[in-house]
Amino acid sequence: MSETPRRKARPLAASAAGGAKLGLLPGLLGYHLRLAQRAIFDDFAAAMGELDMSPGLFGMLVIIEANPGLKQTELANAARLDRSSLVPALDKLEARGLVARRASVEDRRVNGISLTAAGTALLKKLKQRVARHEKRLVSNLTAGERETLVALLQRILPEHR
Amino acid sequence: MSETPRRKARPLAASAAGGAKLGLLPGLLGYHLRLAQRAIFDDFAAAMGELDMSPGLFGMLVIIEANPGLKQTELANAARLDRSSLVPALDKLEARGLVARRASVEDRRVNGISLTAAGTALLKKLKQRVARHEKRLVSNLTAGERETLVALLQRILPEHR
DNA sequence: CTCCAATTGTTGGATGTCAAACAAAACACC
DNA sequence: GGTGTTTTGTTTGACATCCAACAATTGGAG
Repeated sequence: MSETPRRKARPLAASAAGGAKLGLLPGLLGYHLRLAQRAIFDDFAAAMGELDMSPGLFGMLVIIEANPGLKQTELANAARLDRSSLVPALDKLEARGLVARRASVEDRRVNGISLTAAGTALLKKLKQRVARHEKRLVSNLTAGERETLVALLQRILPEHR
Repeated sequence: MSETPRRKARPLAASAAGGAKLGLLPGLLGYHLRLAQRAIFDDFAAAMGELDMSPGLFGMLVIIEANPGLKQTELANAARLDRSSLVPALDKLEARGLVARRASVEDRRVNGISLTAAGTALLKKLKQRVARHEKRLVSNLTAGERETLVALLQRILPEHR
């Protein structure tokens, strides 16, 4: 009665890694997290298709829309990016005509960031595709399971967030 | 009775992002996954301390130990890295004297990868620290919750893994 | 046997991220 | 009111990762 639960006795530590043994890696939370995030990232890119958008840039657009006029440092904090990492990302969005850096008049150091009309329009399309992507992501999960997953994720190292 | 469950009515979409609104981002699984992975990565690096080790390199050491002599392409597949990405990583491990590229005699294209004595010794220390790190990670979770978390992660886009 | 195709490790170019250093601007304080 | 400190956006340098292309080697078809 005290046997191990044997749920099929699969190789257990080889999986899709090409036959090589993975040792203790499958026992680490970070390992599974990394695989899941990679899978999500790939599916996101595929879902955006010819609209050519990454999760990070999409997140920036969403934050800008929700906080029009915020400055670069605030946007970087909200997007969990370094101030310096934001620069090339914003450059790209600006080059595509999706966002505008508007120099502040009260503080000439500050750029106020906002969506252009084209940015707002594209974001609307992107949101539809993201919704489909998200739906596919959780298609194997019930609503309760999805909620549980998010709740558990938030309870990992909560002091760091 | 069909009211929404109101579990405290917090701001819900501001959290630690510096006061900026996050729009629909907190409704996306990938968003929470990215935050959790970042937190884990940071804690991992801190846990390794002066031993100067990343999750990726640690994973490589573990795989090499479990599959001594495997070739670079196989190692890359197991570590979910591109063949070319493996090269600088292996260079670093080799420069630190932790692994050895041994040219095969049957097939002169192939390098057999294995741990050196120093690599084996360091890996032993690393494993202890990783164990502590992992323990801290899940300190807010019961064993069942941890298992549930891993199971749910594996059910996201399972066809991609 | 010869020649074409596949495999292996590597290089080079692109991207995304961070940390450190910097100039310009604003602020603080005496 | 002048001087030192802080803030802001940027530049630079360092990595890690991907993809495409490459030379060396092996294997296969005829």
